[in-house]
Amino acid sequence: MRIGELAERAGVSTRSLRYYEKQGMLTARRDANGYRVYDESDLELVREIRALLTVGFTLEDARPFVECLRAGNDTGDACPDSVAVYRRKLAEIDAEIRLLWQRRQRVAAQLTRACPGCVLRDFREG
Amino acid sequence: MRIGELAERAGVSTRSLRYYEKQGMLTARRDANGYRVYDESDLELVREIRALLTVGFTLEDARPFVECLRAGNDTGDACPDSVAVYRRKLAEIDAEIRLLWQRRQRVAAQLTRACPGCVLRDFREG
DNA sequence: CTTGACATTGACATTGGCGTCAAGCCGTAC
DNA sequence: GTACGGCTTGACGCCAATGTCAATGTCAAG
Repeated sequence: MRIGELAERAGVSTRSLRYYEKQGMLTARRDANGYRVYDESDLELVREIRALLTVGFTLEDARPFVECLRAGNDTGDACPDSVAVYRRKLAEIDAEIRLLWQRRQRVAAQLTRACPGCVLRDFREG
Repeated sequence: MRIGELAERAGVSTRSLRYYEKQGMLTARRDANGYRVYDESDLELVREIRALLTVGFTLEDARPFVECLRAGNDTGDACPDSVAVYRRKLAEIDAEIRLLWQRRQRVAAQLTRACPGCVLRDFREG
Protein backbone atom coordinates (compact mmCIF):
# COMPACT_ATOMS: atom_id res chain seq x y z
CA MET A 1 0.00 0.00 0.00
CA ARG A 2 1.05 3.63 -0.37
CA ILE A 3 1.30 6.37 2.18
CA GLY A 4 -2.29 7.58 1.88
CA GLU A 5 -3.74 4.16 2.54
CA LEU A 6 -1.40 3.48 5.43
CA ALA A 7 -2.28 6.82 6.96
CA GLU A 8 -5.97 6.10 6.57
CA ARG A 9 -5.74 2.63 8.06
CA ALA A 10 -3.51 3.64 10.94
CA GLY A 11 -5.49 6.77 11.68
CA VAL A 12 -2.57 9.17 11.29
CA SER A 13 -1.66 11.90 8.82
CA THR A 14 0.71 11.32 5.95
CA ARG A 15 2.74 14.11 7.48
CA SER A 16 3.22 12.05 10.61
CA LEU A 17 4.32 9.00 8.64
CA ARG A 18 7.00 10.99 6.84
CA TYR A 19 8.03 12.44 10.16
CA TYR A 20 8.34 8.98 11.70
CA GLU A 21 10.45 7.94 8.74
CA LYS A 22 12.73 10.94 9.14
CA GLN A 23 13.17 9.95 12.78
CA GLY A 24 14.14 6.46 11.73
CA MET A 25 11.05 4.81 13.18
CA LEU A 26 9.74 3.66 9.83
CA THR A 27 11.34 2.64 6.54
CA ALA A 28 9.60 2.37 3.20
CA ARG A 29 10.49 0.72 -0.06
CA ARG A 30 10.01 2.90 -3.10
CA ASP A 31 8.37 1.89 -6.35
CA ALA A 32 9.42 3.15 -9.80
CA ASN A 33 7.72 6.51 -9.18
CA GLY A 34 9.59 7.06 -5.98
CA TYR A 35 6.35 6.59 -4.05
CA ARG A 36 6.64 4.97 -0.63
CA VAL A 37 5.34 1.39 -0.47
CA TYR A 38 4.31 -0.27 2.78
CA ASP A 39 3.08 -3.69 3.84
CA GLU A 40 0.97 -5.04 6.69
CA SER A 41 3.89 -5.19 9.10
CA ASP A 42 4.39 -1.46 8.68
CA LEU A 43 0.76 -0.94 9.65
CA GLU A 44 1.31 -2.93 12.84
CA LEU A 45 4.41 -0.92 13.51
CA VAL A 46 2.61 2.39 13.17
CA ARG A 47 -0.20 1.16 15.38
CA GLU A 48 2.35 0.20 18.03
CA ILE A 49 3.84 3.66 17.82
CA ARG A 50 0.45 5.35 18.12
CA ALA A 51 -0.53 3.21 21.09
CA LEU A 52 2.64 4.24 22.88
CA LEU A 53 2.32 7.92 21.98
CA THR A 54 -1.21 8.05 23.32
CA VAL A 55 -0.06 6.85 26.73
CA GLY A 56 2.47 9.65 26.87
CA PHE A 57 5.56 8.02 25.39
CA THR A 58 7.81 10.05 23.14
CA LEU A 59 8.94 8.78 19.77
CA GLU A 60 12.33 8.02 21.28
CA ASP A 61 10.65 5.96 23.98
CA ALA A 62 8.92 3.99 21.26
CA ARG A 63 12.13 3.11 19.44
CA PRO A 64 12.96 -0.09 21.35
CA PHE A 65 9.44 -1.34 20.72
CA VAL A 66 9.81 -0.73 17.01
CA GLU A 67 13.16 -2.50 16.93
CA CYS A 68 11.65 -5.36 18.89
CA LEU A 69 8.92 -5.76 16.31
CA ARG A 70 11.42 -5.52 13.47
CA ALA A 71 13.46 -8.26 15.12
CA GLY A 72 10.56 -10.58 14.45
CA ASN A 73 8.76 -10.57 17.78
CA ASP A 74 4.99 -10.55 17.65
CA THR A 75 4.70 -7.80 20.22
CA GLY A 76 6.89 -4.74 20.69
CA ASP A 77 7.31 -5.33 24.39
CA ALA A 78 8.73 -8.83 24.13
CA CYS A 79 12.26 -7.46 24.48
CA PRO A 80 14.08 -6.42 27.66
CA ASP A 81 14.78 -2.93 26.32
CA SER A 82 11.07 -2.32 25.89
CA VAL A 83 10.31 -3.57 29.37
CA ALA A 84 13.00 -1.26 30.69
CA VAL A 85 11.24 1.65 29.02
CA TYR A 86 7.97 0.60 30.66
CA ARG A 87 9.64 0.70 34.03
CA ARG A 88 11.36 3.99 33.38
CA LYS A 89 8.14 5.59 32.18
CA LEU A 90 6.31 4.35 35.26
CA ALA A 91 8.92 6.02 37.41
CA GLU A 92 8.72 9.21 35.36
CA ILE A 93 4.96 9.31 35.60
CA ASP A 94 5.12 8.77 39.34
CA ALA A 95 7.62 11.60 39.67
CA GLU A 96 5.42 13.89 37.61
CA ILE A 97 2.39 13.05 39.69
CA ARG A 98 4.30 13.77 42.87
CA LEU A 99 5.49 17.09 41.46
CA LEU A 100 1.99 18.04 40.36
CA TRP A 101 0.64 17.06 43.72
CA GLN A 102 3.13 19.28 45.50
CA ARG A 103 2.17 22.14 43.21
CA ARG A 104 -1.48 21.46 43.84
CA GLN A 105 -0.92 21.66 47.56
CA ARG A 106 0.95 24.93 47.24
CA VAL A 107 -1.62 26.53 44.98
CA ALA A 108 -4.44 25.34 47.21
CA ALA A 109 -2.69 26.84 50.20
CA GLN A 110 -2.25 30.15 48.40
CA LEU A 111 -5.87 30.11 47.34
CA THR A 112 -7.00 29.45 50.88
CA ARG A 113 -4.84 32.26 52.15
CA ALA A 114 -5.97 34.73 49.49
CA CYS A 115 -9.60 33.79 49.65
CA PRO A 116 -10.57 31.85 52.77
CA GLY A 117 -13.55 29.67 52.04
CA CYS A 118 -12.92 29.39 48.31
CA VAL A 119 -11.56 25.87 48.48
CA LEU A 120 -14.20 24.70 50.90
CA ARG A 121 -16.87 26.23 48.73
CA ASP A 122 -15.47 24.22 45.83
CA PHE A 123 -16.07 21.01 47.68
CA ARG A 124 -19.63 21.98 48.56
CA GLU A 125 -20.43 23.09 45.02
CA GLY A 126 -18.78 20.33 43.05
CA MET B 1 19.39 49.57 40.51
CA ARG B 2 20.21 48.37 37.01
CA ILE B 3 19.41 45.14 35.27
CA GLY B 4 22.45 43.24 36.48
CA GLU B 5 21.75 43.93 40.13
CA LEU B 6 18.06 43.16 39.81
CA ALA B 7 18.88 39.89 38.06
CA GLU B 8 21.34 39.00 40.82
CA ARG B 9 18.97 39.85 43.63
CA ALA B 10 15.97 38.13 42.08
CA GLY B 11 17.95 35.10 41.04
CA VAL B 12 17.12 35.33 37.34
CA SER B 13 19.10 36.07 34.21
CA THR B 14 19.16 39.50 32.64
CA ARG B 15 17.87 37.78 29.53
CA SER B 16 14.76 36.75 31.43
CA LEU B 17 14.17 40.26 32.71
CA ARG B 18 14.27 41.67 29.19
CA TYR B 19 11.96 38.89 28.09
CA TYR B 20 9.51 39.70 30.87
CA GLU B 21 9.62 43.33 29.79
CA LYS B 22 8.94 42.41 26.18
CA GLN B 23 5.94 40.42 27.42
CA GLY B 24 4.69 43.46 29.26
CA MET B 25 5.24 41.96 32.70
CA LEU B 26 7.83 44.51 33.71
CA THR B 27 8.52 48.13 32.87
CA ALA B 28 11.73 50.02 33.46
CA ARG B 29 12.64 53.66 33.53
CA ARG B 30 15.69 54.54 31.50
CA ASP B 31 18.50 56.79 32.58
CA ALA B 32 20.42 59.12 30.27
CA ASN B 33 22.37 56.17 28.85
CA GLY B 34 19.26 54.26 27.97
CA TYR B 35 20.06 51.74 30.71
CA ARG B 36 17.07 50.23 32.49
CA VAL B 37 16.58 51.44 36.05
CA TYR B 38 14.59 49.50 38.63
CA ASP B 39 13.48 50.02 42.21
CA GLU B 40 12.53 47.76 45.10
CA SER B 41 8.96 47.31 43.91
CA ASP B 42 10.29 45.85 40.67
CA LEU B 43 12.25 43.34 42.71
CA GLU B 44 9.10 42.27 44.52
CA LEU B 45 7.33 42.01 41.22
CA VAL B 46 9.97 39.75 39.72
CA ARG B 47 9.95 37.60 42.85
CA GLU B 48 6.19 37.25 42.54
CA ILE B 49 6.60 36.15 38.94
CA ARG B 50 9.30 33.63 39.83
CA ALA B 51 7.26 32.19 42.66
CA LEU B 52 4.35 31.63 40.30
CA LEU B 53 6.50 30.17 37.52
CA THR B 54 8.02 27.67 39.92
CA VAL B 55 4.61 26.29 40.84
CA GLY B 56 3.87 25.72 37.17
CA PHE B 57 2.20 28.96 36.13
CA THR B 58 2.95 30.43 32.73
CA LEU B 59 3.89 34.07 32.30
CA GLU B 60 0.38 34.74 31.05
CA ASP B 61 -1.03 33.17 34.21
CA ALA B 62 1.14 35.54 36.22
CA ARG B 63 -0.15 38.67 34.49
CA PRO B 64 -3.14 39.32 36.79
CA PHE B 65 -0.88 39.03 39.80
CA VAL B 66 1.50 41.58 38.36
CA GLU B 67 -1.31 43.96 37.56
CA CYS B 68 -2.68 43.48 41.06
CA LEU B 69 0.65 44.44 42.56
CA ARG B 70 0.92 47.42 40.24
CA ALA B 71 -2.52 48.53 41.31
CA GLY B 72 -1.05 49.07 44.74
CA ASN B 73 -2.02 45.91 46.55
CA ASP B 74 0.56 44.45 48.89
CA THR B 75 0.13 40.93 47.51
CA GLY B 76 -0.45 39.85 43.95
CA ASP B 77 -3.36 37.62 44.86
CA ALA B 78 -5.48 40.30 46.52
CA CYS B 79 -7.51 40.74 43.35
CA PRO B 80 -10.38 38.58 42.05
CA ASP B 81 -8.63 37.95 38.73
CA SER B 82 -5.69 36.44 40.53
CA VAL B 83 -7.93 34.25 42.65
CA ALA B 84 -9.67 33.12 39.49
CA VAL B 85 -6.31 32.04 38.09
CA TYR B 86 -5.62 30.09 41.29
CA ARG B 87 -8.88 28.24 40.86
CA ARG B 88 -8.32 27.60 37.18
CA LYS B 89 -4.80 26.32 37.80
CA LEU B 90 -6.06 24.02 40.52
CA ALA B 91 -8.53 22.54 38.06
CA GLU B 92 -5.83 22.21 35.41
CA ILE B 93 -3.48 20.48 37.81
CA ASP B 94 -6.22 18.10 38.90
CA ALA B 95 -6.98 17.28 35.28
CA GLU B 96 -3.31 16.64 34.58
CA ILE B 97 -3.01 14.41 37.60
CA ARG B 98 -6.04 12.40 36.52
CA LEU B 99 -4.60 12.03 33.02
CA LEU B 100 -1.24 10.95 34.35
CA TRP B 101 -2.92 8.51 36.64
CA GLN B 102 -4.81 6.91 33.78
CA ARG B 103 -1.58 6.63 31.84
CA ARG B 104 0.14 5.12 34.83
CA GLN B 105 -2.53 2.46 35.10
CA ARG B 106 -2.24 1.60 31.44
CA VAL B 107 1.53 1.41 31.45
CA ALA B 108 1.48 -0.68 34.61
CA ALA B 109 -0.99 -3.07 32.99
CA GLN B 110 1.22 -3.38 29.92
CA LEU B 111 4.27 -3.99 32.06
CA THR B 112 2.47 -6.68 34.01
CA ARG B 113 1.40 -8.35 30.80
CA ALA B 114 4.83 -8.16 29.18
CA CYS B 115 6.75 -9.17 32.26
CA PRO B 116 4.61 -10.79 34.96
CA GLY B 117 6.18 -10.22 38.34
CA CYS B 118 8.03 -7.05 37.37
CA VAL B 119 5.65 -4.73 39.13
CA LEU B 120 5.35 -6.95 42.16
CA ARG B 121 9.10 -7.24 42.34
CA ASP B 122 9.25 -3.43 42.39
CA PHE B 123 7.14 -3.32 45.50
CA ARG B 124 9.27 -5.91 47.26
CA GLU B 125 12.52 -4.22 46.30
CA GLY B 126 11.58 -0.62 46.98
C1' DC C 1 44.30 54.85 24.86
C1' DT C 2 43.03 50.52 26.07
C1' DT C 3 40.98 46.99 28.56
C1' DG C 4 37.19 44.95 30.65
C1' DA C 5 32.84 44.75 32.71
C1' DC C 6 28.56 46.12 31.92
C1' DA C 7 24.73 47.73 28.89
C1' DT C 8 21.78 47.78 24.38
C1' DT C 9 18.86 45.44 20.51
C1' DG C 10 18.02 41.69 17.46
C1' DA C 11 17.82 37.26 15.90
C1' DC C 12 18.53 32.36 15.83
C1' DA C 13 18.54 27.57 18.54
C1' DT C 14 16.31 24.49 21.57
C1' DT C 15 12.34 20.51 22.52
C1' DG C 16 8.25 17.52 20.11
C1' DG C 17 4.92 16.32 17.13
C1' DC C 18 2.92 17.54 14.15
C1' DG C 19 -0.36 21.28 10.74
C1' DT C 20 -0.17 23.67 6.75
C1' DC C 21 1.18 25.56 2.74
C1' DA C 22 4.10 25.59 -1.72
C1' DA C 23 5.63 23.89 -6.02
C1' DG C 24 5.91 20.21 -8.83
C1' DC C 25 5.67 15.13 -10.58
C1' DC C 26 2.58 10.87 -11.70
C1' DG C 27 -1.29 8.57 -13.44
C1' DT C 28 -5.94 7.96 -14.77
C1' DA C 29 -10.43 9.49 -16.50
C1' DC C 30 -12.86 12.39 -19.49
C1' DG D 1 -5.13 17.94 -23.55
C1' DT D 2 -6.69 18.90 -19.41
C1' DA D 3 -8.47 18.37 -15.03
C1' DC D 4 -8.09 16.08 -10.67
C1' DG D 5 -6.37 13.60 -6.91
C1' DG D 6 -2.39 11.47 -4.77
C1' DC D 7 2.41 11.57 -4.30
C1' DT D 8 7.07 13.95 -3.62
C1' DT D 9 10.29 17.23 -0.91
C1' DG D 10 11.09 21.33 1.73
C1' DA D 11 10.20 24.74 4.83
C1' DC D 12 7.75 27.70 8.07
C1' DG D 13 4.42 28.00 12.27
C1' DC D 14 3.18 26.73 17.01
C1' DC D 15 3.98 26.68 22.36
C1' DA D 16 7.41 28.52 26.56
C1' DA D 17 11.20 30.27 28.42
C1' DT D 18 15.03 31.08 27.95
C1' DG D 19 20.42 30.26 26.06
C1' DT D 20 23.51 31.97 23.06
C1' DC D 21 25.68 34.61 19.84
C1' DA D 22 26.49 39.08 17.25
C1' DA D 23 27.48 43.71 16.77
C1' DT D 24 27.72 47.86 19.15
C1' DG D 25 27.52 51.50 22.96
C1' DT D 26 28.99 53.17 27.77
C1' DC D 27 31.75 54.01 31.54
C1' DA D 28 35.36 53.70 35.16
C1' DA D 29 40.09 52.21 36.08
C1' DG D 30 44.88 51.52 34.78
